[in-house]
Amino acid sequence: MTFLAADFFARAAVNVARDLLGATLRARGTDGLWTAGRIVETEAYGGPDDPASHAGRGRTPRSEIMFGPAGLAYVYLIYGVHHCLNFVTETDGTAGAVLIRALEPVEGQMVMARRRGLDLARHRRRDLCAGPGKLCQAMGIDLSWNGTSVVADHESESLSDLRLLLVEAGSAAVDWQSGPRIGISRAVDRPLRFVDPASDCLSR
DNA sequence: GAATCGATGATCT
DNA sequence: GATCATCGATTCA
Repeated sequence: MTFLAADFFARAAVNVARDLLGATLRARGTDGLWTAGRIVETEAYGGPDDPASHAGRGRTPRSEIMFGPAGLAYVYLIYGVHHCLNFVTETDGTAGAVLIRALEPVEGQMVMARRRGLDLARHRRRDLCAGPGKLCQAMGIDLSWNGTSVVADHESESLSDLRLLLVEAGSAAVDWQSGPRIGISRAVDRPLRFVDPASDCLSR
């Protein structure tokens, strides 16, 4: 089992977004419970050259983390209700991030269903993580996860903080497709959304 | 199945 | 005070 390291994330967001398809995201929530899912949908966001990005108007208190070291989790709240999980990309000083939009659940589906308030007997597996807000709720990720590293030396981390985020490399290359990003009003024409078209767990 | 619409809060102007 | 990288409930079919 190979976990993705800092050099994987320290590249252009477009490439990281594409290569993340097929990788497996694992999270241990503050309740100590593990969930995992295969990444099937991502979006790339850039720096000041990308008006749809939170870093599109330069450094602000919120976007500052996007200019920081690669491999950090950037979590924010959207529409006052939903959390979105991103991974910081690019090198220190250059802004970039990849939004994780959808997962195929592979572990802890009962935990996911409970966190989502769903009954697995009545709902489909794709209802668990098919959307950025849904996957955060299913994995127990909220604003307090902002700044958590996915590439840290987890051996040496404090046991007092249970939260843990890992990305396991995919076993095979994914036959991906790209298209326009979802839910944005600027730079709508850029094909920076990446999906695994073979998955039945995509958003929308 | 598709279309519509309201909720709700952090962030920035 | 406006914006927003969303979701679920509701409605119509």
